[in-house]
Amino acid sequence: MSDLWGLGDEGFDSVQRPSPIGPRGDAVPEHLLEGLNPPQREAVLHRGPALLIVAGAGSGKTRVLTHRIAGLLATREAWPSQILAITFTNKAAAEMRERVHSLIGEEASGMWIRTFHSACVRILRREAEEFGFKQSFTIYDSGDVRALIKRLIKERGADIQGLTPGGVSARISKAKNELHDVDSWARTANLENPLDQAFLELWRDYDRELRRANAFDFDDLISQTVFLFRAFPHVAAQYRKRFRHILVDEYQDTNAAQYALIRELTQPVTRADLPDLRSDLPGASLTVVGDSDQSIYAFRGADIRNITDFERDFAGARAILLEQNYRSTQNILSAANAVIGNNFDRREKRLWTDSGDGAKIVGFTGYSGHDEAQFVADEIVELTSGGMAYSDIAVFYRTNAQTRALEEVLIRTAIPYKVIGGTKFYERAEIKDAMAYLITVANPADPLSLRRIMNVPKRGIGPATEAALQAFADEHGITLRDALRRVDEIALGPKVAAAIKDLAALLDHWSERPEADPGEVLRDLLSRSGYTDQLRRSPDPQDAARLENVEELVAVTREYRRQNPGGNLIDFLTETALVAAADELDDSGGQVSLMTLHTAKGLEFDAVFITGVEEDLLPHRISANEPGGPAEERRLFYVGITRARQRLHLSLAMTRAQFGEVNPAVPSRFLEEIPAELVDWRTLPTTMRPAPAQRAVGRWSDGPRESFVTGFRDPKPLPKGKGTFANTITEVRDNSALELSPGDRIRHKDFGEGRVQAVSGAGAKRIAEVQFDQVGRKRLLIKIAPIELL
DNA sequence: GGATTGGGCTTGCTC
DNA sequence: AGCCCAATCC
Repeated sequence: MSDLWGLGDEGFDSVQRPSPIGPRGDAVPEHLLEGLNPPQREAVLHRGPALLIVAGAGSGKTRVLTHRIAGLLATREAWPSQILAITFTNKAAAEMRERVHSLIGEEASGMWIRTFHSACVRILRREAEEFGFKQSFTIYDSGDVRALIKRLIKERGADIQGLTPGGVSARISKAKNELHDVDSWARTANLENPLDQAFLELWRDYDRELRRANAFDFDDLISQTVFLFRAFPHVAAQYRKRFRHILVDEYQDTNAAQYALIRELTQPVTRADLPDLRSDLPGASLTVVGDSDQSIYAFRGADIRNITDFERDFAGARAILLEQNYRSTQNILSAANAVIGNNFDRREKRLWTDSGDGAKIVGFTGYSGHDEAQFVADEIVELTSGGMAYSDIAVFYRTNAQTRALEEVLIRTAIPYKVIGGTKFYERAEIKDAMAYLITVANPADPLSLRRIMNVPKRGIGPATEAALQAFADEHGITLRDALRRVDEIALGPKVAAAIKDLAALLDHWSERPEADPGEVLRDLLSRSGYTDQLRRSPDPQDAARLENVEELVAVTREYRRQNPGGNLIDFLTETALVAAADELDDSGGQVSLMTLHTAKGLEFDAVFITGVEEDLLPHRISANEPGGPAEERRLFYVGITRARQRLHLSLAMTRAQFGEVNPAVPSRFLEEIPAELVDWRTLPTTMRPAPAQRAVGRWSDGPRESFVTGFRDPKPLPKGKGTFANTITEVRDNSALELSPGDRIRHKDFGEGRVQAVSGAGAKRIAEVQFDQVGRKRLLIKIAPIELL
């Protein structure tokens, strides 16, 4: 992805070239149509103002998209520079670029194949000066945003009103995704409400601080681009004129701001806006690809109506349905179809394949999250000893917290793995420190990163000194960074003043050299600031690891420069700000991939494990109270299932550790939706029904499926359904009354006989530690363990 | 000014 | 169980 970022103007001049659109040139070459099924072929060939490709999972949409682009170029209907393709991740962008390249060679360079965010950054940098930003703006990540809002809340004393950084930032983000700005939001808000009033003021503060810091947050990147286009029609017109073919992948996950951006870009170009135009131009041709069954980003503002209403929205739109799946076995697809069929408000679509049933889905129920993880590890050993590569295997989970047990067991089993996303490299404190040095250099207006490093390593610049500097800056209307430079004018101790002067000189030295090699800048900053020395001298073994991480970052910057000759500091910072979790995937890694179900979208693996298929986890507890929540959770499960090519494993546990507590877990309702004959249960899920006291709370209200986890402790059998194991439910167990003490002999349904070593915990959470004669030591939650006293 | 400690909160997903 | 923050102590 060497040329994805930066300010290079490569290809932009070609806007001035005459458009090759007109009477169609040559026919699309046959090699671009080879091996395509009829709807795929049509999706490649169709020409018109708007095209919707409804692409079921694994139906070859990337192939269709790349061939469509290649076709446009090969027939000379478009120059590369007239193509804008929006993908969901940088990795997908790089892949698409490569594939188009391999189809038609050199002619492919000059296209914009980018994510929404990266395309918008590029536009904003180019036009920054036009609307009052400096080109060197930096991007605040969610951590930065929280830190800033936290400070603002404190300053206003708004915390007493119950406003939290997380809450406020989520609300601002949501509003920006809906394309509101402070003023438009204010007009719709009820300002009688003091909470809304306080929020509004915070938002105003926040935007002002961002602007002062010459920074944007993630959501700004999209919405500000839209505002820019609306405020400056002649700027918008340039891009409209340039991009004649716009293609958007994962369209089901676009939000209002992204939709508006697409709308803006596909408007006709008029001579009123661009006087040197010979005649008005129609809007760009728009192709969107998506699958409403895979819409899983509502929490980020994704609006499923963008895709469901597409044909009504864009005049002359044509829709093409791709249902043949080239990825998975029929068993996996049947399970996926059955599950998603339970979402009622969808356009019917059934995936099929002609490649055979394949292996049955494997199901497993562990006694604990650890036990479940052990199953995953055992199966991976089994699969790899059968010749499968580690890199063809993935383990999915709903929440990042589930990685702990998995990692522990994988390490013990010596299985190489990589956690994709989660606690990211760039979130480590020492990496953030190092990055803050770089940001301070690149964007001197930003006080946030300066504050972070001002006293790291220790220079004796404490809160009091910082406050004095800030006061001086406010008094003179200058930035904090400028105040550093004028430290002589502030009454401070000679030692502190000298330290500040040194720091200011170091930062200024590199700020004056914006085109320097980022790796060199970083290395010098870390060494001359004393940062590396401090870590090196520390007796703390953790600091040795931190030092390694920082050195790793230096290596990353060096590698960046190697891949992007001439790439400057701003380019590097932009790239790192916009990396997505899925970008971390490295096929050559030879490692099992661990990731959330969300991160898994768009990927595929020979063998897939979906873990924690339990109520309250999948579907997640919080989704129960959200409109459309349970349906979205089902789509998430569907996305997970359809990632698998050959083997699918579904696992759950009977107890789940959470917040350091162990709680009983209930099998997910989604399991019941899979036809029983598709699943080979190694260990059947048992239905543990909640105690009467819990019955009324937290029950799901998603259609008629309540029976499965009903709160009634009714001794009658559960209503029989087509359920997977409704008719094979083992005994309803409740050992609450069972009293165990060390020395007791017990018998366990699966582990055989053993002796109780210790009992801990109280009430429903009592745990017995048992030495079993055959299988060794186990911890059991007494309430639900299948045991009897001998 | 800086280190240590204890309490409260968290874990829902992400560009 | 871990992280963050405030209070407390040096």
